[in-house]
Amino acid sequence: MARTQGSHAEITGPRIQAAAQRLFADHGYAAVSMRQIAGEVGLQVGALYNYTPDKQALLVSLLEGHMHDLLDTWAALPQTVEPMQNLESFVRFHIAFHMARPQAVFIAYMELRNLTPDNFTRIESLRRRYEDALTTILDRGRASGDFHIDDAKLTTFGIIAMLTGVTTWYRDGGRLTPTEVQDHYWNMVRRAVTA
Amino acid sequence: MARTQGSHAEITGPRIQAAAQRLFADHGYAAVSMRQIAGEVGLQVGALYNYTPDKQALLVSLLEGHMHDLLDTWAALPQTVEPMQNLESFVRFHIAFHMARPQAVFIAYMELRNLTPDNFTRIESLRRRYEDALTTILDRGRASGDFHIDDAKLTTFGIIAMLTGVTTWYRDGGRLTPTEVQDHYWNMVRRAVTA
DNA sequence: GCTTGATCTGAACACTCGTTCATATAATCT
DNA sequence: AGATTATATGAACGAGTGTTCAGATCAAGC
Repeated sequence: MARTQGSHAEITGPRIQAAAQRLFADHGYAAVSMRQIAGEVGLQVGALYNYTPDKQALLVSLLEGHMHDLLDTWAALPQTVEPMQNLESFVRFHIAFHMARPQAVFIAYMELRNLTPDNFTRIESLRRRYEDALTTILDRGRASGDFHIDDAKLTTFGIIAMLTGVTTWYRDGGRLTPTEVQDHYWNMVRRAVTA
Repeated sequence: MARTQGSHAEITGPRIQAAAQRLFADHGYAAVSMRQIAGEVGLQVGALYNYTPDKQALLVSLLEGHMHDLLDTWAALPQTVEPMQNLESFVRFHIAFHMARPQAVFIAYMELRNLTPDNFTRIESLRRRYEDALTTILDRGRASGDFHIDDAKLTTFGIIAMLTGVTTWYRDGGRLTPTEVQDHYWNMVRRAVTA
């Protein structure tokens, strides 16, 4: 048998992913070479192909990991049926999750066009599933009379775009604490969906 | 003297810009080659360098043109001192302007990282000038008591992110007319800034 | 009709790209 | 100790990169 302990594959693999994530976020998928990624990890190019069949798979794995992380983390949170509370927890979760992973978020929103069509479809369906979670909350709140909204789908797009925008300006140690940011955005969202 | 009429430079120049804009928007700056751009226009690569010193200048020219277009078009609109009306016209303008130029908008938000530091600084200052226009409206409305907002800067980011997001889903001939889209977004923004 | 000069071609330059593979290294098992 | 095999090297492949430039093309001015 081959060695199962002492092998550095379990260390090298994640290190490659981390290096790819950082470089893709900073310079863009197309602008980053496999040699740059290898150099970052301290390997020669060829060694990367023990961990990924090609460059595209490296990107897909990052995107898919991020989207599943997003969906699973949200699904694991305790859910309320009370629409206003449910929306508030979605807003606070979305901001907190995105603030904590600026690189993954950046890649997930920027590099979709570098995916092959079938990979694009798979990632896109994961994103739609997440959007549907919010739309469902909005629909329930409208049905219960808690929310006054014209169009649940358009409101979903509006809210998510607004919240995700936090990653374009938020920096750790800035003027506002994460909780303060959540408070302000929740104020805006709450008022936007109530008359 | 050389010919000043009959020259196709005035035609070729804009055609190169248009081809670059379309290709950059579709595949990203780094993924597009000068040969692709030339091919789109029906030229050989070398001819491009009669119109741009290098690839980077092509991108900068697109970004700078877009930002000046944005600032100038807004400045040319009749302005009101009445905060609510002023904000409404900003919202409607922003949506209409961005819906009409999805490619330019996409590039302006995606390709900043492909700029050299000094080019980035120049483009970024133009963007800040635009954001300041909205912040000023919000500040005036807060001073007059028309708006109830926690933080004018954060509200600016929130509104602009929400409105710009329209380009990610809006398609000509879709379910909603441009005016309906404006109406819905204005409803959300209006409520978000009033108690 | 000849010169001028803007415009374009086609080839070349020096690199970099993603990917492959024979070979080397070293840790684990028998 | 020797065999096994996961992991890594280093060189090579063909193709594509941005940019340059001598020379061709051709419309306008004299």
